[in-house]
Amino acid sequence: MDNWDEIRTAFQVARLGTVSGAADVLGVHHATVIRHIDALEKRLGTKLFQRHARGYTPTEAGQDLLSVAQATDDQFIQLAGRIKGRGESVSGELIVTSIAGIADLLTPVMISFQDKWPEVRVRLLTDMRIFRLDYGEAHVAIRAGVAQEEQDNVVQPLVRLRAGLYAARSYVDRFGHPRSEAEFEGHRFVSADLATNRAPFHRWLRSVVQPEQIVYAATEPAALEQAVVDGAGIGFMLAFRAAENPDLIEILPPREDWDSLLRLVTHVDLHRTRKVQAFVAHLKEAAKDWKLCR
Amino acid sequence: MDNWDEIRTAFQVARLGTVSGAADVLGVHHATVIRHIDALEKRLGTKLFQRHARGYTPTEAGQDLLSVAQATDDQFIQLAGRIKGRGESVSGELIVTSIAGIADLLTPVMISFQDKWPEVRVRLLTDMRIFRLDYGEAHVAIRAGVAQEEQDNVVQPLVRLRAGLYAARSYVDRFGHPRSEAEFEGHRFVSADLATNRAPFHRWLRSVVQPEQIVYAATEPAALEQAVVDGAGIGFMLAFRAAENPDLIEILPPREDWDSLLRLVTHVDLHRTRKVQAFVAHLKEAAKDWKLCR
DNA sequence: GCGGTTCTGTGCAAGAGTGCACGGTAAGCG
DNA sequence: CGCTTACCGTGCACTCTTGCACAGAACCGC
Repeated sequence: MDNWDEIRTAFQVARLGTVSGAADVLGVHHATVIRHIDALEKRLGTKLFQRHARGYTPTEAGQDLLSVAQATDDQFIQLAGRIKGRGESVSGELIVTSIAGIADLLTPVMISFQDKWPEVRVRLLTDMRIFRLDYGEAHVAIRAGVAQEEQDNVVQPLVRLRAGLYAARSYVDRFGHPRSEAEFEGHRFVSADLATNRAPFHRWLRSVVQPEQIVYAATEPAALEQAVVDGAGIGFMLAFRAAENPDLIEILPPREDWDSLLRLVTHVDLHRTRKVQAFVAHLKEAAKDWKLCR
Repeated sequence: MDNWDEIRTAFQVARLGTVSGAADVLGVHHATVIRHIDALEKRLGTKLFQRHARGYTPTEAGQDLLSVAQATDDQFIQLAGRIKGRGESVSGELIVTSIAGIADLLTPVMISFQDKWPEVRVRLLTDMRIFRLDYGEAHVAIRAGVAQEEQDNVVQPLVRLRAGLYAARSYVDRFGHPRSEAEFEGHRFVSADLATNRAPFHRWLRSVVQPEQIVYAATEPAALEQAVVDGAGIGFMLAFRAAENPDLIEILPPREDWDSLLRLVTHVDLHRTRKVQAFVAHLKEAAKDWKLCR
């Protein structure tokens, strides 16, 4: 049963009873309608209509087709309504992927978004691997590091994420407080593997200390921060998070090149949809209140 | 939602995940598939697929379309099966229309036909007006009189229906027995209105007797025969029916030009179907046993 | 009875849709 | 790392579908 258009043509003929009427509704010439019917009947090997000068009367087969195609037509109309509406409505799934470090900042944003648009189901994915927007794995991505995006991704800056070099009070009490890079010798550091984390401050750290000074390494950012808090060594933490802990001491004053620029990335196809636009606006609004630079 | 073929194309792409695969299944070039998708998305104003080098991944809208179109595809396959099968199977309705005079002969034929093919529902229509085969009002018609058929009707002779001129014994006892047309004067006759009955014997009767000799006229053949039996006058009856009644006397010997040639008429579109063929064969077989010429 | 109207049916020309070819990209594999 | 494979995307030439015009047939109302 190939060529659904011919079924659609036959449907209108069966519904209206005349070739001319069907041609009007379908917006084609009546000759086209006749040819569609002829082709369909030839392929089915059965007459769908009794032809006479007053029009076309459906046979039993034609009546069967009529009822089936009527249901199909209804289904398609509803489908079109849903699809067109979906572009304009804020509903369905909204998948956001972000770097692990700010998942706790994002969570209240997503909860309030879901609260605002009850018909959406939100999902926040934080994984080491980069989710691919062009495979439809996520609607919105929050990424850091150098902008190395595929084409068809629309990128916009979100926030500047300040990082600072901290140590626990227990560490300073034991090993002292270096006042510049020159005094780093003999100190212990906490850092991520370069292979798994390309944050600018980690790159900087790797370049100014000896590899053997790094006494603790992990892939998970939360694990690294915990190591600093526990006094394992000097390491980078996000400034806003360090500020919450009075037990942490800032080792060096902040530098601009330690900052991470967070980017908001969406696929161009989804970027235009109202749902994504709504979330992007919501996120930007929330981000205004973030105190990320202390 | 016009152009159902594009939906069908999108359906295959959503199902298979690649343009090439869909093109193979659909038997078209992959460029055509791409163009269908593009056109459909443009019309809907929404992306149905995420495009990437490994293929097309359906968006939410695409998945919605997939499930709807899958149901449609199933429906159409079933429909095609029914329609193709219907041409070959003996089922559904079978509508037969015939002249009123032989309805009692036809009834057992139709009952045995329904007995042979339990899936058919038979209907026998006997009405004064001529049912139009080309309007799909009946599958098979049994007609008499001059062959004045529309084109596209296939006509085959069925039986010769003998009619004779009879009177009741009570009539003969009272008015005598005319031995030829010459002795018709002063006799009473029973006949149909010429307007409603064009049977050859009625035409003949009208031509040989005076209008005022016709003392009883009716439109219903059964009423006319009853009038003859009751002695109202001399009139025509079907020979096989008169033979059943010993109280009837044949006034004149039978003449060939009184005979009606019954024709079996079907519309060319329906003539080829197995159901109609089965009934035509069944009817002809039954007609062999009819003793219509006494 | 006879134009007027409303259908269907068909030859012919124009145009839209299709196939083909080639180019480009991404993923898998040894 | 380079080769192979399997995709997608697009300009161009062509085929096939479509639209048009006209013919024909049936029915309706005056």
